[in-house]
Amino acid sequence: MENTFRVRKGAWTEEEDILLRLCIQKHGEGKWYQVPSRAGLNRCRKSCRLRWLNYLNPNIKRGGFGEDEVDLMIKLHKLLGNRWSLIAGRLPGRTTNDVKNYWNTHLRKKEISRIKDDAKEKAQDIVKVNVIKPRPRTVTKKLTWLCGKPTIAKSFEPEDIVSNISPTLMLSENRPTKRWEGLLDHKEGDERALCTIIGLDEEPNRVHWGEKIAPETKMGDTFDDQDGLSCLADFSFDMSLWDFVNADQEIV
DNA sequence: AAGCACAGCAACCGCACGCAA
DNA sequence: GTTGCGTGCGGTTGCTGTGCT
Repeated sequence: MENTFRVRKGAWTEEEDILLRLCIQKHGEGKWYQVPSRAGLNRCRKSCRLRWLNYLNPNIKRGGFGEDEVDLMIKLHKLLGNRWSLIAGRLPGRTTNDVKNYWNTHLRKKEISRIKDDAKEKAQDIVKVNVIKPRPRTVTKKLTWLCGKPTIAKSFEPEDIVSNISPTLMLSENRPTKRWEGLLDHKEGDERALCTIIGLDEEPNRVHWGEKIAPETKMGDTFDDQDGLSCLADFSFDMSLWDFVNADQEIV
């Protein structure tokens, strides 16, 4: 049977853009499954969403990436890997696609050659470096640390992962590396950020906030399912995180 | 001017996740 | 516990512009 209603693919026309923009202005973002019919567009909902998020959204910053943005991107990538949405979340006005494209076209080659160079250097010149590292810990994926206390989390949003570390880390300084100072500050009463980041490398599966665990619980403790916490995915530190931190220590 | 190679970017595709029924 | 739906993410593709020969 002939399909008379095939969805359009490929580049968007100005007319389609206008229709989509009007639709979003009228009904707001979300409910993408309704957008094609509301807007009168012969496009699939995914295509509409993507067009809005990557191109039509007025919050999108156009133009090339600044030095500061690139620096932040590199550091975030070192920390987060290819989690473009998280990286983009820390770069105001930049979309996931922007970040991914920029990385793939501008930075990937540089990064690869840098890694190769590092490997060569390390092979030639093995120097003992005394690096202070916190002990690996065994905690659960569903836990985070708040004021020195393990806390079962609720409604954890990925965007919070970095923003909650410290408000001063991400935005202020003129020197880009400074943003990352304190990332692993391991102070009494300020352990939440550290653990949150650790969890990140383990695919945090939505951490939950709010329900407190017994106050005597300590770092390194594990929990069992008897409490109904169902948490016991032990994990240890990802070494890449330490590479990241070490790199910064060298710079500072 | 024409042909080619490459880079940059927009868009598509497949998959995974959360949630409700 | 299972299924279906809606949504978001990351990898990949393919078109277009630009520079070089």
